[in-house]
Amino acid sequence: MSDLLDELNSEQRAVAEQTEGPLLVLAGAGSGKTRAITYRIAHLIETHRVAPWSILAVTFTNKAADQMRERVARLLASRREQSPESMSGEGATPAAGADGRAKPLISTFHALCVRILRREIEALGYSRDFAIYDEDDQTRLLKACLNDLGLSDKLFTPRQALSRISYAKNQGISPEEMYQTARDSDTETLASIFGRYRDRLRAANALDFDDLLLKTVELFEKSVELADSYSRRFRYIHIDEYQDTNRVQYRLIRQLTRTHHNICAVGDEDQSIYRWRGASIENILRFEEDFREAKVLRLERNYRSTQVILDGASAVVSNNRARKGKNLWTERRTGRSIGVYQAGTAEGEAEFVAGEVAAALGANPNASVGVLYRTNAQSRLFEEAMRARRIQYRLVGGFSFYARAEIRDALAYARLAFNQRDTAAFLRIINTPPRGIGETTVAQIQALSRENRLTLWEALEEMLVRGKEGPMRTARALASFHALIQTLAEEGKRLRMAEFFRSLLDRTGYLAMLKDQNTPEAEGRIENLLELVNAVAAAEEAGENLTAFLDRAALVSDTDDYDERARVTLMTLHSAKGLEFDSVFLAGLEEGLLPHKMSMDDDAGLEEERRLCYVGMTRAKDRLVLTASATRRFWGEEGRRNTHRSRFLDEIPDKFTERLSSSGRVETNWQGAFNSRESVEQFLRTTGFESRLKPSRISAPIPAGSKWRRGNRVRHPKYGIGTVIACEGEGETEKLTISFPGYGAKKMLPHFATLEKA
DNA sequence: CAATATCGGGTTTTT
DNA sequence: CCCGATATTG
Repeated sequence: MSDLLDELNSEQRAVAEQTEGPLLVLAGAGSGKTRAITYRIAHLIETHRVAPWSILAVTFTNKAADQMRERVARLLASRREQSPESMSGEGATPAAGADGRAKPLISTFHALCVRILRREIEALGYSRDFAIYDEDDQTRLLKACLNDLGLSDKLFTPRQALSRISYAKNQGISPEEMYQTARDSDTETLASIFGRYRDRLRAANALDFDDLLLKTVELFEKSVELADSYSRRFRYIHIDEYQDTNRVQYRLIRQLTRTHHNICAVGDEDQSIYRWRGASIENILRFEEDFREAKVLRLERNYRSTQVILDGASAVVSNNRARKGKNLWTERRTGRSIGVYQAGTAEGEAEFVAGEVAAALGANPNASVGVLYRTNAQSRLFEEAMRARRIQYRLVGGFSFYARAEIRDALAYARLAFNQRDTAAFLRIINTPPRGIGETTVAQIQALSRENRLTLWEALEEMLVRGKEGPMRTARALASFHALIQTLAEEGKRLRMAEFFRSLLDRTGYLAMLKDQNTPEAEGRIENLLELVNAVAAAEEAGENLTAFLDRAALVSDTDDYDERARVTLMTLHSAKGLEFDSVFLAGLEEGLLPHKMSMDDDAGLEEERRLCYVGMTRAKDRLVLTASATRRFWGEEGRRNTHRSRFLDEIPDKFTERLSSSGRVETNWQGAFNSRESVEQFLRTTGFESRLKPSRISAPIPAGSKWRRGNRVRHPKYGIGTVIACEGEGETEKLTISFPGYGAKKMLPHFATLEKA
């Protein structure tokens, strides 16, 4: 049988072979670090005969974990095929997994902690059926805390407070510590909000994202024996993206490696982009002090990008001081220069990118393209430009499936059935669908729970006992709600999961409510709910129980359902980490946007912005284009503001770049026409005039001359078939008034709405 | 109590 | 521009 490690380069091979003791791998972008780790794991199992279950690999995203898991499985499977005789005892292995084999544990930090806590959390006084609060639950709870303390949300918006609390938690700071070290009264107030928030979380038997890590660390601190038993179980530990670990994660790593020092930390200080979430680049810079016997290996050969892309990216990031420094190289000596395009308007920038994307896909329909930007708000213009050109794209970010209201409602019912202390779930669905339990009644329940230290559920039961105090119909509504949840709780134990969810949607009247609404939106929601039932059925088949399913639903993020097959992907720079594309368009290289104005004031913040830029640039395999706009409109305000080109653009030596002009890519006449309009606008601006040009007919990427007339029958994806009753405007601003039976008249822009002739 | 109309404020990045 | 929070009405 061939040697497994022959498939690695010498640097990667050294990583795989260094199996004992602490190892820090400084892996540049595109240097095959995942490859090195997966081979290392396979090597441990195959050559060193290490039991798979004693191997742990921790990543930050579910996607990275899935990917690594799959690659390890594939690697091991292909090796077995090569030597079938060595596997004659197949199926008889005692600790066999579902497919007949034990597997290494490859998981995110959060999922690992949930796993541990579901077994052990009782030692901290929580019950094992604790709820996991996501951002939405957290915000609601925080608002309630502000209310409790009689604070308006003027001083801190719930979001602000939450982000500061989260930061503190990730630093391992308690409310008491925050109060004691507070230097101003605002921070003192915040500390009291923090304290109240913590107490209410605990009363709800709930953990937020940060708690998942924090409580695990607390647990291990409380019982060293327990920590050691986990440490002994996980004899070989791998940490991916080590540069993004925060202090709490760091403590957890120390606890897990207490009985051995077999830690393989892989990271790249140049790709540390989560400082704002408490990630501390120090962890990677200090590794050798933390683990004295540490070996340090570097992966500097890049397999992804062309040399000129690497040179440009390196030129930018080399302006940072806080780094170990490295020299990325590739054998891909030839390649196009980095394109730089300066548009007059943000719309023009998006148009240009869409045009280039179309050209790239025209040359190679299978090319992958990433359109990357700093803030989610930038996505809209790119979406519109893509749609106008009929380019299929996939948007990462925004609302994920599990964040949709109807899905969260359904999950809240399941959560409440499962754990009646779950306050967030309780409040979410107590009157959804409307069942006659309004604000006043809910406030009464809350008051009762506060006064008597009851959970909301217990307070509800108390109200039922007292019965007649309130109006009769309220009492009946409460009783029927109570009975509903009890039925669901009972069914949750008895029924198969998919059945349970189907029954839940039915019994709660949720589906009926949506059906009654009889709107296209409601139909979409119904479809989503059916999709949820499918997901539940799939989970059931995979052997997941209800808790495991709810845990997973709580921990999935938008980036996770990113689909490799989509040719064009729109996403933020943060979401793009770990991905690669044949062509990358990095947009909005303007001061205030990249670097972002919120973090360009101090050096540390600015360096992180620079790393963000670096991450974006190094996603590109063949083609990298950086774009900026001379003006930009903020929050839909009337006028446009002038911008300044990003300092990062100036950090790239000219020899690596080529200036792109729109004329260089003209394929059809109207594109040229569009650009000439843009240049007129720019001229007017420089001479001090606001452009009065209406978006011209020729500028519209959709062929000019309206295809819509009064009386046309049209089909809309949401509203179905309708009749055009009025037309106004032309080109991009053409507006139709369409009457849809059942929905009345709607005004819409055919430029954006997907309308077909029916 | 629920459904509709109006107003004001808000965007950095996310497990 | 889009969202939620508030006021008003049925």
